Amino acid sequence: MGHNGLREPLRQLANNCSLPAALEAMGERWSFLILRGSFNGLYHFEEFQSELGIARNILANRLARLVDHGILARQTCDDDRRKVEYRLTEKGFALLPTMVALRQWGERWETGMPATPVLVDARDHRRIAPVQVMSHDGRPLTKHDLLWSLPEDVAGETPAQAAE
Amino acid sequence: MGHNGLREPLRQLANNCSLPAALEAMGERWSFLILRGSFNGLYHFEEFQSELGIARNILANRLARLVDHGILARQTCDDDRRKVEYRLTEKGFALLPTMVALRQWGERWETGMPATPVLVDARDHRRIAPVQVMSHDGRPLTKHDLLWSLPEDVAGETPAQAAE
DNA sequence: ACATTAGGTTGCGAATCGCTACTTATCTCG
DNA sequence: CGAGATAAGTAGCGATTCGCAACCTAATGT
Repeated sequence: MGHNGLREPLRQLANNCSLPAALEAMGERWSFLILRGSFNGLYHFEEFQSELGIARNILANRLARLVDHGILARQTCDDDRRKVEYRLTEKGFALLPTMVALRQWGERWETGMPATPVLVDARDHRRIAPVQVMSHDGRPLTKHDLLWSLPEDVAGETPAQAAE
Repeated sequence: MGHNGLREPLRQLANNCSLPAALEAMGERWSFLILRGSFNGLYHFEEFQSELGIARNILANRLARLVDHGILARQTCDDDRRKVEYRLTEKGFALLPTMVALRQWGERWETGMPATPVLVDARDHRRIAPVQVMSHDGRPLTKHDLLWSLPEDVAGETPAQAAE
């Protein structure tokens, strides 16, 4: 009957999933590109505007939204109080794997070539690995290796861990 | 001066980046939730509609878009020619790391709790690891370990490899 | 043959997008 | 100090997209 190992009990898709919550914060147009700008050292409104070519009102709206969600922190510069700095918070930095995964997918399946410049390991200047889904002990997993499970059926955890 | 190791030469943000290309395919409202439905075994228009509560015209538009981008394949059922099956292509499956990374981020930073059900390794029923950016030899990397580099400066590759 | 189901399409009001122009606060330079 | 220039927005407004409900068409069940 075509069961593929990834089937989750229906009627629970909409509820109990954090994907809608994540998209609430990051799902709008320009949000990911603004985030990418932040990862690349853009700090100021005018930098984002000229670099991304986004309309000013939309940019203002998105920056405010990202600040509201705690992804960027807004601080006026001390040395020039006209300027405002938008910097990634820890929560914002935590989106790095998502962003890299999306970018790598685009490279592989849309543009067909690695974007320049390339993201490398600072230690040995080698390309980073493709972002993968891994088991707890570091084995790469494909869709055939994955199952949806209820928290109480997860191995290697106490009930307290499962609830946290 | 606050250089964080992730600065990419400016003026190249908009060009030469596959993130806009990826977002062209997946950046619209509902696209990720439809993808998630596909990963969870939803195949038919009415399933997506009732499960996600999305408007019918928007759903039709998004499914067509995902098919156009080769993320879903559309095929009318043989046994009931009213029905249409939307199934993930290889390209669509390749979005799994992105989707898992986004979901995990939402769990950690938005909902604050693991969504039920939980994605586990089928072999040992243990939770999958957090999706991370890794070096070529499997070390986890943080933002401090990363640099942007031109293709010709990437170590461990011939020029031919760099160009491909 | 008649009703039902699956997968859409159409119409239309509401919200969002994007462009341009304007505003306000701050800094620089003479 | 006063005259620009600059940074970060805001306001107006037409164009696009969203979302709800109703309708349509082909295939199926009874």
